[in-house]
Amino acid sequence: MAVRRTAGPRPPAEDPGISLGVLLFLPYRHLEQRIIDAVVAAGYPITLSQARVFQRIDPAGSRLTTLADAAQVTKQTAGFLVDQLVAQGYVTRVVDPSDARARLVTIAPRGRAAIEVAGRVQDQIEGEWRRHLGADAADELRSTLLRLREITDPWAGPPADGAPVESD
Amino acid sequence: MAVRRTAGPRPPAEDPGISLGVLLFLPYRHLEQRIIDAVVAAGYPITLSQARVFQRIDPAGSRLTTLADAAQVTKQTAGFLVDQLVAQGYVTRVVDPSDARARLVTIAPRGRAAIEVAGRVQDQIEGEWRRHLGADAADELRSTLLRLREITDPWAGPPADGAPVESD
DNA sequence: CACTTTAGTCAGTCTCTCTGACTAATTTGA
DNA sequence: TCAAATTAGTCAGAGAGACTGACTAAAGTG
Repeated sequence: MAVRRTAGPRPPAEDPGISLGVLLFLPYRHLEQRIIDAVVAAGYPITLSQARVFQRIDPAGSRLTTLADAAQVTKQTAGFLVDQLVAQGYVTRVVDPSDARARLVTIAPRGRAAIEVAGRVQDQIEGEWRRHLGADAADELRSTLLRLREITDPWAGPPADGAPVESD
Repeated sequence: MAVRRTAGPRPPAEDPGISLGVLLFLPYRHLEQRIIDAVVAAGYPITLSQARVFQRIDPAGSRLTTLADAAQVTKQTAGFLVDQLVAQGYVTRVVDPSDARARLVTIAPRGRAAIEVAGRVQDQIEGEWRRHLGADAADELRSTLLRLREITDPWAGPPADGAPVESD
């Protein structure tokens, strides 16, 4: 966990002692919370845990185990959350034509509608950030974070699982 | 929640469709997990939830309500976690001399020892990041995140506008 | 001194997450 | 070829953590 070493009341914004961990976490939480709030307000109730799995679903469909790895939860937990997403109509499970043991979690129309709302809010927030930081700094932030991902994210991206077929 | 819009198989590392939210979250989680792992391995067992409250404790002591606000949990949850930190010897509760209703959660010697370990691991990880990104990009990342904090952290900025301060 | 606010606790519930054990399909290799 | 090992996913049970609501006690307010 990120560590704070300065004493006394809240340090000013330019405090060099604030940890990178907290600095990464603050905008993340801000973005996440605003998007969830907007999606829920638009009539698509979803919890943080559900959303953290949902956002990892590849548009072409993802296997449960893949989702579990990406979201860093057990497959049981991922299954529990996907069950809820299915019950709420955001996703469907289809058999994987290439492997009868597996099924692909795919995004349903209602899920796509929720993503639409989330995307608009996300664009708006990123626009606010860009206006605050300036276009150059915003571009640099993204490219630096992409490079940071190379050494902090063991998971390289969703595999292509093949053409989905309806199952339940 | 952050949204991903690109379809198809494994996107390349420079995939422009990966959201800033995820890009912020990945290194954060990496840092947090490695620090926790190291602290636990050093003989200071602590959970993620406990650590998220613990790291918000001001060296001069913090009230439960302040901690709850900072960690964005209810005061009941904060109290539950502080009870555990007390039981494990990381913190103590002392009466607040200025208000008999309140008590200050203060860091005990064992808590300071755990912070010591966390600080060393944090420095090491930030060093790895700096070597990977280069010193210029690493400096720029920190300064950009500090500026981003101005508009994403309700507790950042001038302490004049009612920013919460310990022991008010 | 009543009234309101603030700090914190108690009780109960629900969500999330885990471990362990299991079924079924696929892959491996002797 | 087919038994063994691996992989995808489910079922069952338990624990941690987070919430709401109701409460006590101390402080501030007019």
